[in-house]
Amino acid sequence: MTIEERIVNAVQAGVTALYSMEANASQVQLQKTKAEFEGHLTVVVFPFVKAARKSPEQVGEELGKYLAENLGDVVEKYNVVKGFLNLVVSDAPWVELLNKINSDEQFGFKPVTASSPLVMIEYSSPNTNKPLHLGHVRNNLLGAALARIVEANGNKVVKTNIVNDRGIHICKSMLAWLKWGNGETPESSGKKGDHLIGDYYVLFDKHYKAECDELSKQYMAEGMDADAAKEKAKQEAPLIKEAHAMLVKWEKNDAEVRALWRKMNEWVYAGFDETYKMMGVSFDKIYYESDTYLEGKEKVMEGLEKGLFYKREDGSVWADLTGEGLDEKLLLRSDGTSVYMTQDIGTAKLRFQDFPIDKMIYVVGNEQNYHFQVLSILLDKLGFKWGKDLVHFSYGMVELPNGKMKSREGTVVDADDLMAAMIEDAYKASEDKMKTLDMDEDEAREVARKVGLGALKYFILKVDARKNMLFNPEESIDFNGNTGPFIQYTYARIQSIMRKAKEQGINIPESLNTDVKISTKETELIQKLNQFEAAVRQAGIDYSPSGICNYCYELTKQFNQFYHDFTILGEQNEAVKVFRLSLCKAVAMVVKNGMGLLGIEMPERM
RNA sequence: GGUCCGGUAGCUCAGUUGGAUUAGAGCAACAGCCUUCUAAGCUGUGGGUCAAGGGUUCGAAUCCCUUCCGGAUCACCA
Repeated sequence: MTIEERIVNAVQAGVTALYSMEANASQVQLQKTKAEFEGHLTVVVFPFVKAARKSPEQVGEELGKYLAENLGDVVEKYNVVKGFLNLVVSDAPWVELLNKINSDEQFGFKPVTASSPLVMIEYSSPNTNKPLHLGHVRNNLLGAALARIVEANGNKVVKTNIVNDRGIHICKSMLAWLKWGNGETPESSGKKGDHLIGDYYVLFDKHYKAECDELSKQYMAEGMDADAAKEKAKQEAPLIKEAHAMLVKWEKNDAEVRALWRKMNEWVYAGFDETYKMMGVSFDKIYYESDTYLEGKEKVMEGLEKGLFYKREDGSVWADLTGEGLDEKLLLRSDGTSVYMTQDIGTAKLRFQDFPIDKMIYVVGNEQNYHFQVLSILLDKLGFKWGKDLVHFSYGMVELPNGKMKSREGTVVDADDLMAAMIEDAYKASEDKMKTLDMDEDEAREVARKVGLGALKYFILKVDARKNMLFNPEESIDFNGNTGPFIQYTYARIQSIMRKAKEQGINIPESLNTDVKISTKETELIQKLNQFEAAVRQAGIDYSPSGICNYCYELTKQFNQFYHDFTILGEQNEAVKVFRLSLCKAVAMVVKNGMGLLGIEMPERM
């Protein structure tokens, strides 16, 4: 039983004995004592004053006395301020707690067993016509972190990715490549496949725009008003017509178009793989829209037969969700082709065939909140048991100082460029340091990679996911303050201490003696360490990687203050020295576990 | 217009199931600290009507209502 649990139990027993009040555990509010008061833990007595019919101060005194008498091995002394009962916990329980933390490499994680629920997490979901940008980075980092957090809470996790590999946007790139590409390949140009295809997508758009401008001028000369002319030009431009023709050919399985499509998609996948690898992101199962986009139709027809949906005169199929307070939603076009929603139903069907899913989490931007509200209802109606409480992990946009990212206006931050720049910055920022640490070039580059990516990941994950966030590329990302590198740096310093302790032949025993005299600062650190478990649980409930970030930062900051106030290796008292080293060890392990959940690697030196 | 989500220091953000006369970090500014376990660090100063108003109660940044501002969404686009 933990210290907290023992106190809570004792308080429950206390109010029953003193005031004949049955208090459940949630009524006993136990919190960390504020720094300006003496004590470790504080009991809030307000919930009991009514039953006691006494002043909060009186209740605090009585309860404090009761605890001191009945829980003497834990509560050393107490004091009462207003309605708050501050408890000073004796040393031995803290040492026991530290021993417990240090005895478990997987501290804070729940084991996954055969009977654990299976949670599928979908994230990334790229289009194959352009490279990944900063928005995708947020998606990928959130998705991957979430997968680890959910797993750390004792669930089986399947990470999945649905690749949008078909549609008009792909045809645009293909057409541009045919027209102006001269057979350029990733090998011949030295470009990454996804960037190569992205370039042709942009090229298409440039030519298309030029055609539109010219055409709309022509229409206006013929007497059309400006808006109508623009609209018509968009549809009548030869390039878009050609792209549409290509899409039709693709749907009809035209051998030539399909071969080109496959070839170009392969280039893109090779490019994505590199980006994913650099980001440290992976998937257990990848679905392709070209395989799933027809699947949904069948399910929709099934629902139509069951009377869940209805057909309009023109042959289109709709779901009436006005009963749920939503609108009517199109599921099949009048020509029988599927829409976005139909595809997601189809993908759900395939996934459920492949895995016994208990819970589904979709990591998708908040612009699709409505879509997932509808999808949840539809999947539920269609009989998917996880449909009703599917989770749309909805995250906000990444904005730039001058507004949103727009790929056509060239105001995107490319994922590959960004990661490379971060790593380079980290390398430059630490060149002097690496010399003094006597690192060779390889190690220096490896450290820079961990630090640069750590900075980027932490920067993105520390912000509450559902909020829009601002990214300023010029100012780039700081390596000081509340950042990934700050935490990594602290870790590296602890590792350095541990190495030196080893050189000096100091052994840290598995289990410390409980008769060490320890200071308040030290107990505060142990308390903080012990909160890791709660932080992981909470993150699993809220789906909040940012909660883990905050925890890691607070722990690290606290350790840094400790580090400057205390000597560790220079400590004269051998027992205290060993105790502090043991504390260092625990901090390092917990920080590494926490940052590991975020996908951030910890360098042993930096 | 309907629905959903945001609004906390000059800037970027925290703020646990409502808790402590003083709402926290980081950046930026200013002042200190490297003969001492890694200064990517530590200490201090300045900076706030928690968008506004009302309500609930021992107690509100947090819960409820109204208003204001910002964003998203409401397609036979994906």
